[in-house]
Amino acid sequence: MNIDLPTQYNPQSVEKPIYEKWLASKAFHAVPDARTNRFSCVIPPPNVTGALHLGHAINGTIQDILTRYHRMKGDNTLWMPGIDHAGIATQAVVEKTIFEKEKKSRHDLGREELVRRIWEWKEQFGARILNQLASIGSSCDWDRTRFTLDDICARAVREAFFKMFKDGLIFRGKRLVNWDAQLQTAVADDEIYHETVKGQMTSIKYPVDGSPDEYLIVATTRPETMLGDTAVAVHPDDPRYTHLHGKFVILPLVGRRIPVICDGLLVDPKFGTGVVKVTPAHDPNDYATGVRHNLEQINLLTPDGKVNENGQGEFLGQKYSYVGLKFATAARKQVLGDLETLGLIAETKVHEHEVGHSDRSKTPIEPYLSDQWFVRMGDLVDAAEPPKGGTPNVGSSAFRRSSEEGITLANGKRAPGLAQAAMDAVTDGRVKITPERYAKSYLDWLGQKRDWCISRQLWWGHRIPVWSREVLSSKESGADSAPVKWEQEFHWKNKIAVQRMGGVEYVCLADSARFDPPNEYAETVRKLVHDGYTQDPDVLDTWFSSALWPISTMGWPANGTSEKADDQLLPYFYPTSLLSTAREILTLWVARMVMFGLYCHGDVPFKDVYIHAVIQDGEGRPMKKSLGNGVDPVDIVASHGADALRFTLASMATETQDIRMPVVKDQKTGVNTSPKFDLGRNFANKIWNASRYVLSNVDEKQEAGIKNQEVTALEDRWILSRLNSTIQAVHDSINHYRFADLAEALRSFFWTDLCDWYLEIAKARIKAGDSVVQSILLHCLETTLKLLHPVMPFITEEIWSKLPNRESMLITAAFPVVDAGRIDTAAESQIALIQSVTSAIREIQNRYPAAKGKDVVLQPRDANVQGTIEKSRSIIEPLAGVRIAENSLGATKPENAATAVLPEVQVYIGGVIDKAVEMPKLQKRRDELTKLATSQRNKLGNEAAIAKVPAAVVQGWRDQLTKYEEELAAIEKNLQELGA
RNA sequence: GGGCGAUUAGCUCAGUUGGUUAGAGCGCAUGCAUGACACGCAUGAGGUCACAGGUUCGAAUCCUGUAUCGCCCACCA
Repeated sequence: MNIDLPTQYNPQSVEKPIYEKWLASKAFHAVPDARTNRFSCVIPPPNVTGALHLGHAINGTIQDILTRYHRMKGDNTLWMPGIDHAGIATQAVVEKTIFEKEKKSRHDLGREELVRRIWEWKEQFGARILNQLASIGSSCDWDRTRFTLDDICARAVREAFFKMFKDGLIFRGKRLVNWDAQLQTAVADDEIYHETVKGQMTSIKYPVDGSPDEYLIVATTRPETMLGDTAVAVHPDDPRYTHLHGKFVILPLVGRRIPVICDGLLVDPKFGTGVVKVTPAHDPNDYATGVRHNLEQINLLTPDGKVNENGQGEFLGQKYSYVGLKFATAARKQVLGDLETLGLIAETKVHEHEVGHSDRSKTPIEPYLSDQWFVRMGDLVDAAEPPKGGTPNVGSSAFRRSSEEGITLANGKRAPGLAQAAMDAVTDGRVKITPERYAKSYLDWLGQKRDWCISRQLWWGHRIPVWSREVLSSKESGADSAPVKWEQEFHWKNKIAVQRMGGVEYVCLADSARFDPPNEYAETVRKLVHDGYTQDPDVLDTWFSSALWPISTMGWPANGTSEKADDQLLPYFYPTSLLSTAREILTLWVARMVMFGLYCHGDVPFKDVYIHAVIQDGEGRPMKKSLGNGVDPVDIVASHGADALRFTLASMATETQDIRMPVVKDQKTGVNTSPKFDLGRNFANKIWNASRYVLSNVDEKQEAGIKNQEVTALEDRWILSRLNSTIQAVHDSINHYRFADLAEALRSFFWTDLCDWYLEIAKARIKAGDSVVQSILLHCLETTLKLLHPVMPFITEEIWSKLPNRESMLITAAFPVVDAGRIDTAAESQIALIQSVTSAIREIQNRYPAAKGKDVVLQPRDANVQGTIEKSRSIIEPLAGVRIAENSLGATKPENAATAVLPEVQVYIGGVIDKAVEMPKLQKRRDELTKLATSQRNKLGNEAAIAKVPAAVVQGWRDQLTKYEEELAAIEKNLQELGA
């Protein structure tokens, strides 16, 4: 064929047009049809503010490999794409931008305006990361792209919230949140970073009530929190304090009389003085202690981080007040000063400790007691039983349920609770996690059954669909002391649910789609507002909508009830086949999807979970912006091409939890890169050139199919055998998520077997225009392009389009299946012999440049070997560039011959020897063999031991020993001839 | 503190239930402009499998311990 291709593959000119061809062909778009073989997965939706990083790239590569593989196999294949609104992260980014440009805070703009601006921002930048995913070749069904805040997802969120509210799985509770006093918002745990701060540990003397001059000494790094102490705790078994059990101390500065309590969980008697101050409202451990002992919780903070009216009192006849002072700074100073004056400071030590800081405002966070919404994770049983895992949430531990235990899943089955339902799905194998060890993290985390705080004090997100009104003052209802009680529930036409908790009535509205006529929803809201109800200002934790992602993107709660194709997605593609993600969100996300899938829709969201490794830099550090050690996949696409990026990432995707990627700065561009990507680029280039060679040497009308009778030549039988082994390996490695094995199988077949050996062997026939070789070449090329396509889609599609008689696209071509009849072990062992003889000759030629072109004498071990070699002269001779002068059992060694001793044959090239080179080499080999043979003999000589070893293994050892001995004898002979 | 993982060639990693002389790519060394490819071809040199014990006829592989590194979770008043 007359073909005009550049000698180097240029991904930049190929990738874009190819991608557009795929889009135009609608190959990515999945529509439910009659097929029962299906493959589906949902993308872990990237953050809308995000940019592609290597984590996305490796995960995208993995998902795309599977998606393309299944599509080619003929499965109805859906890869559902989308973006996450990412609550706080997005709001913070936009707020920051607005502040930088306009010097306005969100309070200046107001809620509506800020949300409008974030949407505007989303419209402008939201598609960036999806475009970047497309640039690495991701074959997502872009027509179905979802956003966690779009109407379809919002409907699912409100539906799920309503259902849980109605079932008593959502409740109001107090909880310590991480309070960012600067932004005046609660901050999620994972948005906190810790910084080591040099602080001091102060020991304070608390006078014992009714025992003059006796003090309990407590140590603290947060002296200002003492204003909120409601107890001091000692260990119940600590003999030093037994006499104080049941006694009280007087809280300095405040004058409050607080009890000495015994608590074995909080107090470590060996630490410090063995006495701990207890501040339930400002410390998580103390909070849990407070719940255990029914202690008063005194909040000292105003939302902007100052001391509130609780921060005052009277001690020893003197009034003290800290109201209005900044809590952790001014108030602390003042408290310490006053204690000093009173002589109540026993000791001050420098103490380094970790202080949580808000990632957004970079200011220290404060534990802050506030009302929040929770999803109940634990088993629903009578509250007389203590909650599992000692969860400290008020609402949880006091939750009562009078009628029945457990919850009902959407399939009608019962489960003890949400967490347990999700645990069972993994323990009984409905969800399989790969690598298996991660199942343990999943189960451990869920096993704690900690209630999930789902409210966030933000404006960007799904607003909580609850309106509330106080029906009794908290005093009247006794809410402060009595456990929160679930009083009442009713629904009205299944769209309104009401709960009363702590004297407040909460009205939850279902999604507006449930209301009829359409304006009934707005009408209901208007009525609620008129009656004095206000909508909860908070929004839901981002993970709430993420937890619904597999069902919401497929249209839940619509479930095949209408004829519309989109309503058929859920029954057709759910449960999805696979979820591929990073281990860090196994709990936050994966566990919650399983819960919600079971609870809302009655089935697990995916059958398989694959956890990919995390890419680190060459020193084993995580890639971080602050370290400047990150590699940007977009840069790699520009420098090496998307296929090179994908191939390299696949080849690094082993089952370990971390993979290291040495990072270097590119001298020309100043951009971070890694020599690892050269591997992919070089391979792409190899594919390009081999294809170029094949295409320029086949007839335009050449058919790729092979007819049985044509395949007679050894090398032809061999390459087809290798090809079919490779097909098998490709199926196996993809199905077991072994992507590094996949890449290696592809590389070694294409590069070593096909290019280095087959093409070289076949060159003479190729030049001669042999049509059998042409059809085999085409067959191999066509098949390997298919095998390679899932990993390297662009270059393979491009070459595919150059094949003769090619009209359809590779992306939808049928994936190769193994033809077991082509596996030919005889051909494989014969070619292996040819390869080792050829290499041996080349080795001699390398050792003795003078040997080049000189005749070779071969002395085979037996007639069998002799015959194989004899038949393969025409292969060996051109490959090694020699003439085989003799090949016989009785061959005599030429004068001054250089020697290569193989197990099957001795290779001689005469007239070139240099004793100084030859002797040490032979001696070294002799010593090696002597050692090996001796140990082998010893092994076989131990008769008592041999009796226990399987006969086949023993026979293997004997054969091995024979080989050693034969080779050793040959070496000895050669040494003798050299006069050693 | 709890859990998980890693430690194999200079580097990055394979090594599937214990059983031929532990492999690959990169890098290195030597040679090569050979009608596909120098992003290439050929050849070679590199390993006490972290350390110490144990089980076994036999251990990179199983067990125990130690060291170093990393991750996740919980946190030291």
